[in-house]
Amino acid sequence: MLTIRQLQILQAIVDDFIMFAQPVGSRQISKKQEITFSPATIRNEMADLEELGFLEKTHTSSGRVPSEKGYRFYVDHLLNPQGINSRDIQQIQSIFNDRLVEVEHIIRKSANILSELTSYTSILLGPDVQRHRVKRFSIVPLSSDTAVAIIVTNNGHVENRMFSLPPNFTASDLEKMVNVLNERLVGVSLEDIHKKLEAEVLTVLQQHVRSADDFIHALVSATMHNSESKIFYGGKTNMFNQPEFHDLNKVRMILDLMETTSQVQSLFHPNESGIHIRIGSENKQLEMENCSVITTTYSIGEDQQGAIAIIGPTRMDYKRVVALLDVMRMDLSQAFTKNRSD
Amino acid sequence: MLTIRQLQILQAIVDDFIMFAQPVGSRQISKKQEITFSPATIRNEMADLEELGFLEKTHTSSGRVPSEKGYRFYVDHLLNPQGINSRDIQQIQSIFNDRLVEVEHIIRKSANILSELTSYTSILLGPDVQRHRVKRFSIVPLSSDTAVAIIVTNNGHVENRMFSLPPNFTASDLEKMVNVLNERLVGVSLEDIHKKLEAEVLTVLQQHVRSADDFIHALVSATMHNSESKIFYGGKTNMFNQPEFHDLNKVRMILDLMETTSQVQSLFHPNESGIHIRIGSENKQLEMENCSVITTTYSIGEDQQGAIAIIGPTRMDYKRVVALLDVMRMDLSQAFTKNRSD
DNA sequence: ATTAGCACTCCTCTTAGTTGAGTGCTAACA
DNA sequence: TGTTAGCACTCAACTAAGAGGAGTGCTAAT
Repeated sequence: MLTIRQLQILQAIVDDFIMFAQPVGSRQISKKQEITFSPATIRNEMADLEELGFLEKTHTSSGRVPSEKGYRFYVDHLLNPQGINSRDIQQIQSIFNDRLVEVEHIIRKSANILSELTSYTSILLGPDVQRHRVKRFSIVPLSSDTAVAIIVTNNGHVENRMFSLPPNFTASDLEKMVNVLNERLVGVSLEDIHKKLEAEVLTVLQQHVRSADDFIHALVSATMHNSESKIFYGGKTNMFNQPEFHDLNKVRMILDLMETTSQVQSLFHPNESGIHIRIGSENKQLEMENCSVITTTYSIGEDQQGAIAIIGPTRMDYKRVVALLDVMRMDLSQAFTKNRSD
Repeated sequence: MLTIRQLQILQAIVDDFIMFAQPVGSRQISKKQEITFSPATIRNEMADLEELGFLEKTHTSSGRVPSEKGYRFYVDHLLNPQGINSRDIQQIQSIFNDRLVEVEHIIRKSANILSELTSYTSILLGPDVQRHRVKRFSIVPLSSDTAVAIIVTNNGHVENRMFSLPPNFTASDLEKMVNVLNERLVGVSLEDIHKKLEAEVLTVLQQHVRSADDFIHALVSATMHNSESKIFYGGKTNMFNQPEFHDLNKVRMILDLMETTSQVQSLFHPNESGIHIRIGSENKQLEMENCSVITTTYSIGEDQQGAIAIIGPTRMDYKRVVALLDVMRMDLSQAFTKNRSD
């Protein structure tokens, strides 16, 4: 167990390093307001903290730098919550000024503001479209052999896909089809559509329409690879500002990772509420070993969820980011729950 | 006017520099197959070419580097067209293997393959949605006060926007509305929709439906800021490979530029066919002073156009890129014209 | 238990010297 | 007269050595 003095010193070191990105020396710490001991005392404590694994040195005679374990401890025990600036709050609120209905627009704006306020990179996941429910299903024929299938969901999201019509498919066939589809599909969630189509709708349709088989199969394959939740980025190049990313290769790897949807998805903790922090190698991705990722979720309507991630160096301003995410998460949830309806 | 020997030497220097990114010395040139003169002779010619502004030195005793004027001359006069590798052609063809109908998917794939083949960054502009024509207009109410307007275009593109319904708007109002809108709007191009709405449709609707005014205005403002053509990127971080971009600031500026839709749009030459090359400061953007941009267009259906841009260092392999773009432009145009219909 | 003092470490910055690729010029040559 | 060999000169890039300084660990005094 750490003594109070050790806690105080560890906190001072981490805070200082987060601020200045320079190894912290005993003198530097001793000059702080809240510290009352001499550099020599601090040096002794530092040596102990290093032995315990909370601090590291870059070389024998350098100042100390927090280790990952140090950050972890800092985050778990020394992160007394902090209010944020009223100017920051105002900025966040400004997202909702336009009183726009479009979810996408609000999320995009949130991503930008978050990256501005933190000076890190932000990633926002939109609502999980898979869990939307069908509100209306329609098919618009484009030519004799192609048509567009359109699904409007309860949240106003529109999903559309082109597909091939079976030969000799008449307008009245199409009409019957759409009627049946609407009868059967309204209220079904997008992720369940193909099951429903194949199990139930197919048999019904076969009685009404020739070549229903081909039709349904075209439709199924069209709705199969449904789009995942959309991803919005803010401040993609913000990491260039951080001295730890003055290395092209690191930056490149992270930017590349962010282009890969699956990798980005795996940054998040779906279905876990609260704020999560992953420090350095706690991240599964090798590319992120110099980064910390702070994630949280926000709710959209009753049962939808979006997610937020902030990516920065391990020397991230955890206190500020956590505070900002907290506000942002609440505001988004509120805004989206107020305006939605089924 | 340059002598044949000067042309030969200029070409050799540019080729060499494009390949190795190192200032080219007289000895290096003299060793080439096609060069039969001694280093001393070449040095003399180099001095002349430098005086004429085609070459530059990085310092007094360095080899020569092409100037922008040098590249310009090279591109204009020394770029004898070159066939491309059958393996490359095969790769390009592979885009069309899936026999997919979706334009978007093909373009996305093209962007990736282009960036792979060139090892530069590619940007593809999808079809200009503004010029699509309305095929079907529909409105799906979500709740008592919001609805989604959906426009399907002749090319199967779907545009949708949420908007507020006027209070006390009945289902029958809505039905009438949609009927009138379809009567009047089918065949109108997206860019003309609001004109048409305000000029013609408004007066007609006012006779049928209460609060048509509010409705139309909501609709107009919803269709106003129509999405521009979608932008697809390939190999965004490819420039990290180029030695000239080992400078973080340059890379950052370019990446930032690519996040700004308006800036990206202005890289292109709309409505000009053929292949265009902009070298270094010929680009309007200051951020691009170290880059060359090669652009071209491809056709989608009868009157639609998409565009391609390749962004690389001024020391770009112009020959190869031009050849690749030529193939790509043809193939895309062909693929999109074959499968489309009105 | 705390702290002042001091020797020691090692990074960082500066300076000087060396190397080598490449030039420009001159004079010899075909 | 055009071409080329030879040579002195330039300058970036690398290496080595030395000075300066921030910071540590240890010891002994408080």
